[in-house]
Amino acid sequence: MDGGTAPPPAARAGGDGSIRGFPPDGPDGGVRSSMLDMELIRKDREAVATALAKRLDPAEVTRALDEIGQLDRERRSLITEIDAERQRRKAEARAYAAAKRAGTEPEVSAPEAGRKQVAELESQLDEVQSRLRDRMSELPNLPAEDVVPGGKEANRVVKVFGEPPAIEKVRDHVELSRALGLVDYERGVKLGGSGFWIYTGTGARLEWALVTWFVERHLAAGYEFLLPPHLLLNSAGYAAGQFPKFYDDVYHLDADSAPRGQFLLPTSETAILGAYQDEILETAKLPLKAFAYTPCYRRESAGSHSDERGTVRGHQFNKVEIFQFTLPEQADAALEEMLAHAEGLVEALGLHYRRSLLAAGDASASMKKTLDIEVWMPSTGKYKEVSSVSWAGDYQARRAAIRYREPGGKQTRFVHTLNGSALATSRLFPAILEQFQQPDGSVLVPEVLRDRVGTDRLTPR
RNA sequence: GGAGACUUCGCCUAGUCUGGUCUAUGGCGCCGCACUGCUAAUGCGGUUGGGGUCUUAAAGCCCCUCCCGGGUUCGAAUCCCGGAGUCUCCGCCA
Repeated sequence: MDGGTAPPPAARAGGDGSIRGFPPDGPDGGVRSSMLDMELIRKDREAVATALAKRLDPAEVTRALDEIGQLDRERRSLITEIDAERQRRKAEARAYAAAKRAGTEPEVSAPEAGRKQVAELESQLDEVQSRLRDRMSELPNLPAEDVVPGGKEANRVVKVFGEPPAIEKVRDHVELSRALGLVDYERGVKLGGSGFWIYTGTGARLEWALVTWFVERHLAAGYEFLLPPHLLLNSAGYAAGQFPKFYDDVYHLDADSAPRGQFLLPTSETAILGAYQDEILETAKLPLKAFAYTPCYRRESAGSHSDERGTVRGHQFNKVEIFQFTLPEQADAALEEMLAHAEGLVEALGLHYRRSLLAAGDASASMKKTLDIEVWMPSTGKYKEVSSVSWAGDYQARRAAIRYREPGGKQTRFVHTLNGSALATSRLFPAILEQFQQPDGSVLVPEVLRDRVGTDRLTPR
């Protein structure tokens, strides 16, 4: 693993700045070439520019779109030239065969030159396409209409559930988990280094209770259960929109152990989406609902915040992810359903939380719209994200080439994808400890988990 | 890790030895039409995916696509080289 130390730029690749293993199938002017709809950029550049300006500096948007427009024109003109030359050579080969059959002496005009010319044009095209793809893949998704520009400060709280519990003397989750013997931070560091911990004893049971209870609830809601590989090919990272931007935020295998480029998944969203790469989904089966449990591996920048102690931000945490592939017109309803489903979990646990609609700059670049579910942490007086539910529109589907066939028609279209954590336990676990702590130092176990944890109350041992 | 077989348009499959009417065969599925109280069955037709071009749009036309990349050739699903994957057998290891 080359991810443990400072990010060596050379590790990005084969030395030329490209990333190992991508694109998976060589140069491609086809279905994968666009992340945003090139057609839309050509036809309604203004709309694209306006939407992008919510996330990027307008001058930068203009520059990027100018360059993309130019590359797009070059690309198409090269294709026209190449096609014409190929057509000429194909006709010649057919004439040759016909002449031979007729017994006449076939004629060929400068085969070497023709081949060379096509090869030359093709290498120009490769060059243009790879530049176009680079520029395109740097563009974020177009934010939805109701998503406002700006960063964190522009996020809007749109819903609040419950209220902060009245606790006389608040103890924080690190103190509580230590006192109750739930997490062994020191031995975790001894094993994995800084940023790792071990759930121990009842703590492990509580953690596992959360995961298995989530699984049960998702099954009941009609999601298909997936346990995917944790090590994924780089192409899957591209499809999900994590690469190239977040390439350095995940752990990579070195070139010896993984010549094609593999990384440890930072979220199982990447795996669920990647599982359906290049497929045309059966329209009747949409929306296709799936969920996956995996640990999530993230490098996270070094350094610590007082409100991110304990399990709140580590290099490995457990998360169950729900995901839907839908028809475009099903996306709104799916987003609502997923939000309600994720929030239903937090509510059943009895935790106070709020829902925020993220501003364009604070949401993940692949998403049109993101809503965070944030749970109350009494020790810091802040809300911490336990779930992020997002609608990607067709952005991820384009990158991953996941389509459906228009009913009755022959055309294929890109599906919409939505994903949401349901939930990340590493934030939920501390919230449970803090919100349900009792004056005597014990912690009440949420009712829905009691059977699985084997007790109603966590007490110092 | 070793040896062999294999990878064709959603799925199955013909074609590969012997390069050219392969501009890819047939079946299943799917779509449309016909017939029939309904369904089923039957008949006829359509159905790889992508890019370019033209167009209000559709149709049309052109190019690419027989696992991927390269080579030979006037011409490659077919021949050669490299890679990926699947299966069978052997070895090794939880």
